[in-house]
Amino acid sequence: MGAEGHADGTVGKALDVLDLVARRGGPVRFSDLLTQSAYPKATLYRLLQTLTHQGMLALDPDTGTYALGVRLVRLAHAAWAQSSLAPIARPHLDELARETGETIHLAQMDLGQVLYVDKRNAARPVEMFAQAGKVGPAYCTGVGKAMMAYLPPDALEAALARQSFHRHTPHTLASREALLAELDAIRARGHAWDREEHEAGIICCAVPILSRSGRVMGALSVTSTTARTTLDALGAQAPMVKDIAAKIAAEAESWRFPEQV
Amino acid sequence: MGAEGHADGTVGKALDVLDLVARRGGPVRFSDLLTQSAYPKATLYRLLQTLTHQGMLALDPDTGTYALGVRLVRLAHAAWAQSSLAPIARPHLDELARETGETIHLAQMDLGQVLYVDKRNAARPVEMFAQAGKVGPAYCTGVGKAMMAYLPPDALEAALARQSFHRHTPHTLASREALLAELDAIRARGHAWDREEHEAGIICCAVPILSRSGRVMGALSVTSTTARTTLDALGAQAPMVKDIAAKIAAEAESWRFPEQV
DNA sequence: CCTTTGGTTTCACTATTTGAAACTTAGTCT
DNA sequence: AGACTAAGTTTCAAATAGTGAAACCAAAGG
Repeated sequence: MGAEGHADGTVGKALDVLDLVARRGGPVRFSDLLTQSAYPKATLYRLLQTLTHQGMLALDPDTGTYALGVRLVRLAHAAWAQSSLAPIARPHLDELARETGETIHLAQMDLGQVLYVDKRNAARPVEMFAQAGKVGPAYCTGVGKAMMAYLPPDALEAALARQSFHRHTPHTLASREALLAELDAIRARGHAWDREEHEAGIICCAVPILSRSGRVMGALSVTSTTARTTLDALGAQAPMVKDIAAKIAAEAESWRFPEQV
Repeated sequence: MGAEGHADGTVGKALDVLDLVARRGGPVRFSDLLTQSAYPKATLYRLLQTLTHQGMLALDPDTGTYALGVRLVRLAHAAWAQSSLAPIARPHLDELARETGETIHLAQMDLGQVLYVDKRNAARPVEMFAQAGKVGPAYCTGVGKAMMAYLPPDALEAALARQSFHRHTPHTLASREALLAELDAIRARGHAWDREEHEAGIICCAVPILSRSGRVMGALSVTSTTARTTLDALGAQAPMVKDIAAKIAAEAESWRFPEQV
């Protein structure tokens, strides 16, 4: 069993393999994948063949290695443009970065993990897709907690089940109970803190991006360092962050039906 | 069967459905997909459920519509970073755009179609992923012909079989024979023209990006308008374009093995 | 209250997937 | 050379997972 868990059907397995190739960050040989995949040789082989035949992977005939295929690149683009908040949020992130001068993160929930879909870096100015796309833990990041706080019960349960609760720093909330209490506090307060829970010296203030019906669409955060500022100072910007989150939510919702009958 | 053709196994069908959602460019209702998919109700339903469960699609509970999921966004990052030439080519495209002042396209072959993976626009300066990702026909674009000219026989055959040969303009090469003759000419010349074959008034000069072993990795083109320049003037830049294509190829090949035993 | 439309579930039938094992190549060592 | 070894590919009967017509449910409309 890979770290993944429940792979329903052949499709699930195939997608597992895709992920496996993606995670490697470069061309992989068959035997390499074999050691990591828990699938028997023949099965893995057939899955790779199918994915390659479908254009989701590409087999480099010179080196005998697999890499992500062009069809995936195409789908990927569509996903980025349609599904993520990034294209809508872009100008707002720019504004927020300008106003605060701090690092801005835009994240979405991905099966219990946090997926950063866009970012503005305080130091290096305009960086985009290449910098985004990273994933991180949910239980010890501002955006992760902000989103979890507003998840419906079943989704929250699913997310909780996938948290590893590793104590990154002395401040990490490393238990289910501590986290649940924190989520209550976040709902009461309206925004989430990261009090050096993931990395020492790094603090942030995060707000969820909610649809009109209350569904969690993503989260937005302003990150800084203890060397440069304090929680209170960051908190003073919370209203502005919340305001921008609301704008993003509104635009995302109105954009959801470009043309319909 | 569906318009797609050979869908091998369940995985193929699931990917078909993914494409279907992607092609719509926005949230789709179940019944919408049903009319387009050729799969029976129950089958489609199950495929959608699997894909949703896997995070490749997302079902918006408010509207009952499907959209591309976050997992795909995550894969997007990996695909963009690893598989496409884009990250390697970026600085070179910038340079080429600066030198020529024209629109630059970087494309790869995707099952008989051309996938634009990056672009520099003459008018609006820096645009990235959001602008790239489009697909287009191969038989009537400079990059498409440049790549086809260097495809091995079987791949060329497969690509040809997928061309629609629609006569977009009076100059379009709208037959297999005309195209094959053109491909010979391209090999002799070393670069491809687009003589207003796709859109009236649009011309371009394209070169293939070839690996050391001669495999087609992609193509690079400089596009302009008849109003602004002539084929001859564009042709004068061919050596520079070819030079940059060679640089990209070289870097792509040396970057193929970041760390290996 | 009856009908339609859009979505979900059932279930017997079948086709696909499975994976241990056998088989190829293509090196490597003696 | 011949004898190992490692990496990749193929086979085939057994088992599983996928299929889809049809029944079902729920909400909207008349």
